Amino acid sequence: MELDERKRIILHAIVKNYLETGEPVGSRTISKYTDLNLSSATIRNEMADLEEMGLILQPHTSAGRIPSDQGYRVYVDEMLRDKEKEVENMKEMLLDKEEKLENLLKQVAKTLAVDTNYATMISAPQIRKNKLKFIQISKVDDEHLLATIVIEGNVIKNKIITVEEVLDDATMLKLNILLNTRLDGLAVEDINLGLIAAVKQEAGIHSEIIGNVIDAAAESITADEDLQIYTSGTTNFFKYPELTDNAKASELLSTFEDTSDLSSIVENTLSAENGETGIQVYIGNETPVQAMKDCSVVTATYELGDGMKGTVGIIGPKRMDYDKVISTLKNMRHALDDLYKKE
Amino acid sequence: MELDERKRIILHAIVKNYLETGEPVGSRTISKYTDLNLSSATIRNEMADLEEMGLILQPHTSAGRIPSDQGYRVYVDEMLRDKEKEVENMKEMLLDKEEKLENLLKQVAKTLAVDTNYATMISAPQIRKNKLKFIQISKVDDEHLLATIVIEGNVIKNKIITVEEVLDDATMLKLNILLNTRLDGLAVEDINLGLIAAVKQEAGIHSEIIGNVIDAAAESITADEDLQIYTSGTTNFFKYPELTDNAKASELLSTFEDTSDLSSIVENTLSAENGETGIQVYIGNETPVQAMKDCSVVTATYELGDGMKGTVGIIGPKRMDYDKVISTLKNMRHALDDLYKKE
DNA sequence: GTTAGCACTCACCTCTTTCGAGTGCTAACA
DNA sequence: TGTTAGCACTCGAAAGAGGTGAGTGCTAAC
Repeated sequence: MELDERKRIILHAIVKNYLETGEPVGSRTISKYTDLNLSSATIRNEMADLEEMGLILQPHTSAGRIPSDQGYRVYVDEMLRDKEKEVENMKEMLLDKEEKLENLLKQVAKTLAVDTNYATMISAPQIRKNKLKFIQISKVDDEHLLATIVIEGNVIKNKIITVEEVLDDATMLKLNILLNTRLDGLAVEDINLGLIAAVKQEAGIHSEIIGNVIDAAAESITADEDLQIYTSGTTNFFKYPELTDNAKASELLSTFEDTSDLSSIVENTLSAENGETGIQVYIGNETPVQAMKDCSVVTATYELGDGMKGTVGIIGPKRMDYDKVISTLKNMRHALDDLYKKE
Repeated sequence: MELDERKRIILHAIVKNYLETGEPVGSRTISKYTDLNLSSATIRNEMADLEEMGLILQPHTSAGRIPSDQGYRVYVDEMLRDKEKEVENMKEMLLDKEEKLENLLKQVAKTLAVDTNYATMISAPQIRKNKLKFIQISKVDDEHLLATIVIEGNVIKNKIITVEEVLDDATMLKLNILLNTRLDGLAVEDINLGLIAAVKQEAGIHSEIIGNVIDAAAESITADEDLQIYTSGTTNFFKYPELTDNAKASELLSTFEDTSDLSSIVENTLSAENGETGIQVYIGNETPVQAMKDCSVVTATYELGDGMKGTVGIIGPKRMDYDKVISTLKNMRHALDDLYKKE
């Protein structure tokens, strides 16, 4: 059977109505809701067809219809094909930019949650192929050295190193020159055991300290194995009864306490080819997280300048307001882009 | 009326039984549960007395009794007076200590949550009266300087400063000496406008850079106005039906999304004189957070060596297993203490 | 192809009944 | 005087019984 124009309009009306009310939609409602001027009986016939096609379904015999996952999919695909929405001024939200990335991300998550009334998540940008830009050790006091490591993108790492012996200024200078000449500009794959041994040998009696510093440096440019993810608005789930009948709420919220489930969403999003819009929609069972099978997840990748890519996600009921969510995410992307360009 | 020995035993039995079952406790249950060898009728008489004293109450006429807030209080006070429990090996949990304080705290919160089956929170230690220990600027590249600031307790702060002009090594050295001689060991209240002006003047044409560095330093040693608080196990609430009937769950979980409510608990705990045990118990309406009026909150202060004090809290139903929670918290305190001493 | 009409279904609400755990009170007992 | 057995009573929870209404599928007529 084919999804002709009239069926499409009816499906659209069913989805839209269900998004608003959360209740199954009956034929009479559609008959009035659309301007097709068809009686409820005709609509019923069409609905029977749509059901046969797997686009809508009945929760029970004498109830109206609700969209199936596949029905949502048709609706969402249609929407994604739609013209670009104009970029609004979400930027302003971020303009009093926090100096720390962490705070910026938390702010984004919160803003989105408040804006959309859904739960949100954002992953810190994953830094790949990092190179050392600057490395230095300083004497904090007699027993402690401070290793400062700057990597591309001006990300800074520090490590305190405890030393037995007191180092004089000349030695410090020598070690610093050694570190910078030998390690500057290296990526993680360049730092191999051979190099480490060579540098250590050059350092002579201070090889242990140098070993510590190199370890710290290597650790810094290795991608964080535990991806930082911030969430917000998880209590918004309680606004949608279909997600919060007892056990479900618990299960759903649990996935937000631990990053492991969320990071599977991040991975999925980053690995998928998602065209120029950068938006991806997972409906029901399409989500990588089992506990979210009654939800929809809309994700977007964002990029902070030099190749640091992260993922923003909005998680809500399947009957989420896709239109709004998608345009909100687009705005956020643009805002983050602009924000970084100003630097 | 006086709380004689027999009444105390009965009260104890009622509380204990209620903690386990979550159901109102009847006289017959107590008659069997205790080894007083009293009939249910006698127990009923005693229970009537206890109710009159405000220690227990009936949810409705023909139900058993549940402890009132005051009843819990008697029970808990008795328990706090009890002998010190032996310190168990929670330490081991923390032994693979994360280098970052943040990760350690998250780990503590999680461990406690898993251990107790309640929600937990932990505040990052509040650092008071900070002094600068070490301050330095380094040239990352021609346009960027890196200011590194170490404050007491070996907490490290960094700030990237963008400069117009390229600074030569001699200038860098000069500025560094200036910074360290003038600012070393200063507390926040020592850094006043007069000092800043004096140092800036000494810096000559580079006063702007110095100004930036001093700003960064001042910011670093000022106590974080937004207290960091980590939580875990919030979904444990769902294990206690009395806390999760619909609206309550949402309200309760909301308080965990925002730190403002939680920080009032931290403040309360830190400001209270809580004796040598360092443990504090808030029952029902005693908690500083209205949304937790059906909960009990058990807090402990911990100290990481040099005066850095923070607060751990466990939030659960009023019928929480006080015995276990209190001893678990004590263990955690000891573990944290020991952990720091090893440094 | 569209529509009106009609019998049918079934979740949901309300009202009633039943059930049982638990109580308070009284009278008897040690 | 303290303890106990017995009994009538209370009231929430669970189970059952109608009633209601939104919505359906089917059929026959337009």
